[in-house]
Amino acid sequence: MGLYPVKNTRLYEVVVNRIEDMIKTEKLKPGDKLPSERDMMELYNVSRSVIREAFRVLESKGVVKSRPGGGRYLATTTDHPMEMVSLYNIEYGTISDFIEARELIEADVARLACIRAERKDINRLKSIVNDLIYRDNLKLKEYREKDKDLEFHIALAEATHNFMLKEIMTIQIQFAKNLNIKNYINEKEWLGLCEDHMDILRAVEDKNIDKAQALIKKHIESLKSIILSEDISSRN
Amino acid sequence: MGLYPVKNTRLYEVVVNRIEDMIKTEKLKPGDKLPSERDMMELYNVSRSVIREAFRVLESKGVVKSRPGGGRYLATTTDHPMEMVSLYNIEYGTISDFIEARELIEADVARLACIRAERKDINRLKSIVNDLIYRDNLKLKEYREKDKDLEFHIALAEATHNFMLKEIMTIQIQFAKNLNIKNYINEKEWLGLCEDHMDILRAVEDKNIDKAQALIKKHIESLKSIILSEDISSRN
DNA sequence: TGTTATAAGTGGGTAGTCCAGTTAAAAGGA
DNA sequence: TCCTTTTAACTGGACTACCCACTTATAACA
Repeated sequence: MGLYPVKNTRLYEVVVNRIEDMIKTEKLKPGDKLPSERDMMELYNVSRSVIREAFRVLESKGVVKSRPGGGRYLATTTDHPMEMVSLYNIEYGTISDFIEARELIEADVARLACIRAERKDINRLKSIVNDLIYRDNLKLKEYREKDKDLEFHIALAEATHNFMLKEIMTIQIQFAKNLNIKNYINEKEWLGLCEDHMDILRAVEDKNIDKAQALIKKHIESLKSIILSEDISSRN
Repeated sequence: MGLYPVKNTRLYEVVVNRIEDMIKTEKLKPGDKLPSERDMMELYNVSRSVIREAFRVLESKGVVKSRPGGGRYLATTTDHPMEMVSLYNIEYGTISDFIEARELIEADVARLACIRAERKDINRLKSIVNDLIYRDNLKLKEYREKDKDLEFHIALAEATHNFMLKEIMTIQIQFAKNLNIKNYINEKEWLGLCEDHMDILRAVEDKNIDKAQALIKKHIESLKSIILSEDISSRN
């Protein structure tokens, strides 16, 4: 018997996801009044307590504000930037801010990774890169769906042996996933970005700081120009 | 009547705080089994649903794992680094990692702030600095208690007009608060750090990038040496 | 028309129940 | 005595029904 059969999804999680989806698809907008608990329990066919649990976690994230007697309202973007912005699709500047931040931080990460990466870090990076490079089309499609390429960046941050940097990177990557940035990238471009990882890895392995930084910078520049220069509607 | 009387603390929040406090004070350690819902409702004198709501938010934060039929367990540090590490007091390297990350990021923040800060950003920074500089002892003590000095750094990040950088800074500052870093700093040292802010502000106002970066770096170096060099037990 | 009662609605919280899975203790067999 | 099996207690997941204080919109009144 498995020691970790913990994967049972709870009902409240389903409700949370549904609500967050409605925010993502802009069926709910900042400041909007949400349906009452009583209405929601009918809508989702769950008990009131499940609805309340769902709202507790949204509340603690700062996504929703509850006014006793007065209903619940979707927070505004200024109430809690991170959680909110990541739910709303692409406002002006959002992505360019994201990329700018990554450019700055990842350069530092690359430098520290060159200095501090150990054998096991390098091996982990290698296995991630190989997973993506030598794969048939079917697997590749699956990996792309799962944003498996982004793991490289987290592993790189891990190689700095600084938990804070890893945490910051994780947050950024999570943000990229929520934003569905891959929708802006076609298959060929995506493969190109994956191949960049190999070069970066080599530079880190050689402890060539300048090269690693240059490559990371180029990598993110590519990402930037792919996302920002092209017309979204003409893709995918 | 106020439009925002939202400050009613909810019971579940109290429970969440109590549990997090127990983690901070190491009455609860990673992997520990928590009391059952039934026991907890007696302990805190609230209904079972309040306990469950509290656990839902801890669960969604990754601090607690629930096993239906098997009880609840405190997560380990690896399960969700940020949330966990910030609850446990000072492990080896935690603080130095934190400071290293801040050093890197804040240098970039200072640079961008110099370039992009507008009048209103400068004014906000000024009001924060003034609040701390020209104050009687009583007020100062209160401000220190509330970590009011740290607002400067968030406002500085805000001056970059990059929401992601502000978010990252906010996370770091929140982390510093949770860690109670001020306990390692005596009053004189704290005042010194506050005064640094004034100089940094001036450099930003003058758009003197090199100076701003140098000052921020010095500021964080001071912080570092205060915290890491001294014997904790001999202070405060 | 403008104010004031009034009723409906809302989130906050409690209590009690049922269920399926886990866990540990008691019973049984070797 | 030791190991297996059965049983009973416990645990989290979920539901239902109820009460409260506060908000809000409606209706009654001046």
